[in-house]
Amino acid sequence: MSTLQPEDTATRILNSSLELFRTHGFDSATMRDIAARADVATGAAYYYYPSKDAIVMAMYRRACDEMQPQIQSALKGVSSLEARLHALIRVKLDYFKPNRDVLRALLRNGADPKYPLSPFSTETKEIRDIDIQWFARILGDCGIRIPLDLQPHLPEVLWLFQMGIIFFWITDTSPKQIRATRLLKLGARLVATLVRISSLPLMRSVRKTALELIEIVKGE
Amino acid sequence: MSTLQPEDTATRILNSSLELFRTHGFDSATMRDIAARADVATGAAYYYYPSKDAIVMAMYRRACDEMQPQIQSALKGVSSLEARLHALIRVKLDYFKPNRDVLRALLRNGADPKYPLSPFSTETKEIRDIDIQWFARILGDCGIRIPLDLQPHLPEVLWLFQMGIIFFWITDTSPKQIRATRLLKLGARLVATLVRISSLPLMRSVRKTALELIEIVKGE
DNA sequence: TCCATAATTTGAACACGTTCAACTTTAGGT
DNA sequence: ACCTAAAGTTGAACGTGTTCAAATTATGGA
Repeated sequence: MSTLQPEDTATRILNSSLELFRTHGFDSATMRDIAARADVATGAAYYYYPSKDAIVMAMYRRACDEMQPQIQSALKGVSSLEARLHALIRVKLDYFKPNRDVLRALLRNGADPKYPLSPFSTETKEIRDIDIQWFARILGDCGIRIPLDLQPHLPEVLWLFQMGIIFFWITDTSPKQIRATRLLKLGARLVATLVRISSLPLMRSVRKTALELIEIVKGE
Repeated sequence: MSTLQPEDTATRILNSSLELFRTHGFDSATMRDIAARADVATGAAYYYYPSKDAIVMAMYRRACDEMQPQIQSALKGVSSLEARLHALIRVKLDYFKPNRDVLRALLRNGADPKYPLSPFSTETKEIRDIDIQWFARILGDCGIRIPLDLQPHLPEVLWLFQMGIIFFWITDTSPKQIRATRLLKLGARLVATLVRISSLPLMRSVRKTALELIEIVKGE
């Protein structure tokens, strides 16, 4: 009862954008092309999306929604921290595989929180929080004792790790992104190891320093 | 025998750019403004610089040159790894203080090596190598025994650390960038500590994993 | 001195994202 | 049926970075 109905204009614009971004890349797909493909005038796109970036944002939101069940099932039956980290991030890479260029647009302005599309902006906070929740869940039942002082920060740190992997992935030109894949595998292992040894008495001093550093980065 | 001579066109364009970037910001300073201020037609700027970004690149190169002696003297009489790291990076932050906006333009496209202005691009390799040399020097005579396997990679890792600090600094909105300053101080301490403990037998496994990870990132 | 070639300079024109005043269609009350 | 206000749609126009054919100005050999 939906595919037969004509899509509403907003959705049509979003879909034609996605199509053109995929086939011609983000930069080559002009707003005029997008509007034309959606059978509307150029200005109409701006009635629904205040900017080209806003279209990307809408895609990002949709992506987040669509990935939730995929993440859920990817984590089913996986128990170690390393494996769960790997599975969680793998879902995202796989999801965005046909759309690396759109993701590139998303990360255009790097980490500048003042740029709305940045993964650190207030505009993307909602999505970011959903993401971070997953890392919290992963940590909660992985069987590793997390030092109490690290506990409130670790989910965000893992999220940051994920962003690093994704950054690397979108710019990875090796065949089938094999380098990014290997980085993810190793990175997950390293992170799991670090989390494990972080509660060692010998690590106390390093951990305290790292903790303080985290607090500075997060801003009081 | 230079300030009395009329600057050549290229330099005049570069200087008027710097001036306008400083006073109005990178985005608000249009190529038309820049050309007008340099008393040439719009197109002339493109005869000397193939793009607006190329102007930033030229500034970056100039900045690198001008900072060399400043770094040299900043390191004089400083011996511990922590203090030297701190001093080296501090020089750069101080140098760019009046020009944070220009740096922001430089890091616009984040870490994408395909974007010429990226600190990871082939176009900036020369500058990057000079930078990395300093980190190698710092490591060489800091009195800490560096594990042999880490030795060839550590300068680049420290350089990466520096880039992280700079990234944070350009987006830091706290008064006088106090947060970035604290981050630098703590980060330098943490890095120095990690380097020191990296040769501990207990750390062998973690170090090997980290090493492999570094090799993946650097690309065989 | 004069010419030819190269180096430099010009400004109109292009494509892009974006804005906006005007126009058309829809919704709902009478 | 009619009217009005809101919603939706239009396309020309703006400011931007950039391109380029044409015009102008050096340069150096005869």
